[in-house]
Amino acid sequence: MAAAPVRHYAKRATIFAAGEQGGALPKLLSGAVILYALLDDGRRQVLDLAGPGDLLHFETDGVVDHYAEALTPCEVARFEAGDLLATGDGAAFLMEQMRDRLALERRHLTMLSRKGAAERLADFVRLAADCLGQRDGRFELPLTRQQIADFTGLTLETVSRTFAQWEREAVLTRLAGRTYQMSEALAA
Amino acid sequence: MAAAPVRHYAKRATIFAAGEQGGALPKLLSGAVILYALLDDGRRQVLDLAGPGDLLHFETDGVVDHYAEALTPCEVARFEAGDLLATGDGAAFLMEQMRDRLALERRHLTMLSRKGAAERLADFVRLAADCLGQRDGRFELPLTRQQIADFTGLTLETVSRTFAQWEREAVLTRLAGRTYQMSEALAA
DNA sequence: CGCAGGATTGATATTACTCAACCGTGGTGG
DNA sequence: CCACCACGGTTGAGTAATATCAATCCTGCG
Repeated sequence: MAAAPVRHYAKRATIFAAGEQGGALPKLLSGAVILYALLDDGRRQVLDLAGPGDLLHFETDGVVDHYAEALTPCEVARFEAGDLLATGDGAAFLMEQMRDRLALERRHLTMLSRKGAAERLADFVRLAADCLGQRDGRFELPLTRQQIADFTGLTLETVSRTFAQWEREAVLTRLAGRTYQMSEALAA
Repeated sequence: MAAAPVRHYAKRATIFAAGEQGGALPKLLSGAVILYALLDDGRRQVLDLAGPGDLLHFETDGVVDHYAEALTPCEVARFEAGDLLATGDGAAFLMEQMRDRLALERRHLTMLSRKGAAERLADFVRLAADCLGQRDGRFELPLTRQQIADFTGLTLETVSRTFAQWEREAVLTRLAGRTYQMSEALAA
């Protein structure tokens, strides 16, 4: 892949905002990013989480329609879409990225359609663990309760209560800070 | 675009099923299609609606992970992904298709995160009207209540009740069969 | 004309939302 | 170094909404 300028972002920094011109495609090299949209009614809808290797949007010509914020310190490189599409390899890479993203959105979608709060959050935990990287069911969750609520379509109180119950039942254990260990039951 | 064999499907026919090999990409030439996944718990999650011009999946090498069923009689042409990626125009077309699909999934996602049933269904009606084609707020809805429920994450009873209330309030009018007219209020 | 699948409607139970108070912790300034 | 403050998180009580269960009604089609 062609050399590309690398930018660093601090935790909580905005990587790009809705309304900005697309152009070069931002690829996340390290760190974790949250993608969200601001709704007309003021609500914040989390669209996706991104981990190392993910492209953060696919707008070559148009205007980006969502926000990207660093959950952890991040490195981002920008690639010209033209360069990518020019080579067979680049085009294939781009297509694979979009296909993966689409699959992830569908997983998110399926999660949102689950009726119960517990089921929804279980799906979310698995999804987040996959996105943000896990080892043996141990993973970091650099999201606030509100962000989790905006991801799952629940309220922060319901998120809090469900997590509390899981800790009581030892389905989920907080090891330290924001690092959690999920049990076999959840990993399924 | 290269010539491609065209297949016809009757209403309710399965165009492809999850588990089939991807390969040539199916493009819908006419008609309407519903894309859905079967969940482990037996539930059916509607992922998307597709109208003329849409590609029904993007699996070139792997295995398709969802089902496509004809809502109306359909014509489908299959295009070799290799041929598309080989030309700049083809690759650009493919990318635009995927970007559009992604945007649609995100709209769906946003809809699912709305709390109230009425808001969700209002979003759905607008989305369906856009996908399936509308003129002056008049559109066809070739979906059963159950399919609408599977799309919106509600129960078919709630869908039925909400539609009934809208008809009482003249927010939505059934002109004939499955043709509806939405009022200004909904179109917003 | 009769049948079958979808749709409607009603009564009730369950669930998550809302409102509100309180707790803990990390960070900052005296 | 400690005290305080602010923000995120927790917990509780009551309410509103939708899911559930169940009976009945259409409607298109054979």
